Amino acid sequence: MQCDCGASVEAVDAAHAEHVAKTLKALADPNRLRILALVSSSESGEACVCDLTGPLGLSQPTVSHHMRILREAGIVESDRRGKWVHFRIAAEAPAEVGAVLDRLAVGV
Amino acid sequence: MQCDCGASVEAVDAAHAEHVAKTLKALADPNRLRILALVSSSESGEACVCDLTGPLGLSQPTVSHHMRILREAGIVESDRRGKWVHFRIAAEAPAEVGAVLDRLAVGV
DNA sequence: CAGATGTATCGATGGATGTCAATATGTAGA
DNA sequence: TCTACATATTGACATCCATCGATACATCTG
Repeated sequence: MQCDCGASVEAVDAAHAEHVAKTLKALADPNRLRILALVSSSESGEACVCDLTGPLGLSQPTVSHHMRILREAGIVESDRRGKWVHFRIAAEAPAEVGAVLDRLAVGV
Repeated sequence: MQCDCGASVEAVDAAHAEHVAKTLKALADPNRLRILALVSSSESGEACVCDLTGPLGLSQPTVSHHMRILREAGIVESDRRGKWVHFRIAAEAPAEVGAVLDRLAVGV
């Protein structure tokens, strides 16, 4: 520590960093990003697992696994109606989600 | 595909999703988030590896490894001045970086 | 109740990733 | 040139993660 940059020892609480990282980890997968794009761009703003396997080229268990990760991160919320489980972007989704969806839509 | 959600087959290009995911992967590590917080909150807006190993409790090679990932993702840029390599948040850092830094600072 | 259909879970597997010790590279000063 | 110090790279290792097939669970319809 010889450099005089003035870096503080506790700029960010480790637990807090862990929490934010957990959200970002849930977003940091190309197929999960495509899932979010498909869900948010669908007419109803919702989609079921069986709607996603085709466009994504993934198996049903894999898509279900991704939905679980997104749900546990608070990024999507689900709602069972009959045989189908409808997923949509969560109302109280973390702040970064909006920024990521925008960038996905814009195509930058 | 029995559900009538109206999900389109090509909501987001796979290559584009891959690209955005790469940025998010670089951000999705608690120690890299702490690095960004330390760098951006330092007096000069810069920090060297040797400034970070102490606060993070990580070895010098590990911190150097993280800086490489952040640099290759375009999140930080580096500048060698004498023995030290100074890192700072890149001027043209991806859009999500700002949102993440804000959330880190706010402590939400 | 029995069959069909949508979803979730389990177990296995190949690949990616974070970490460190050892070592190499680069730079300043004696 | 030799030494000290900051950083980068390499190799090894343990762990996590995305994926799939098989299977269990849930719901609707005959």
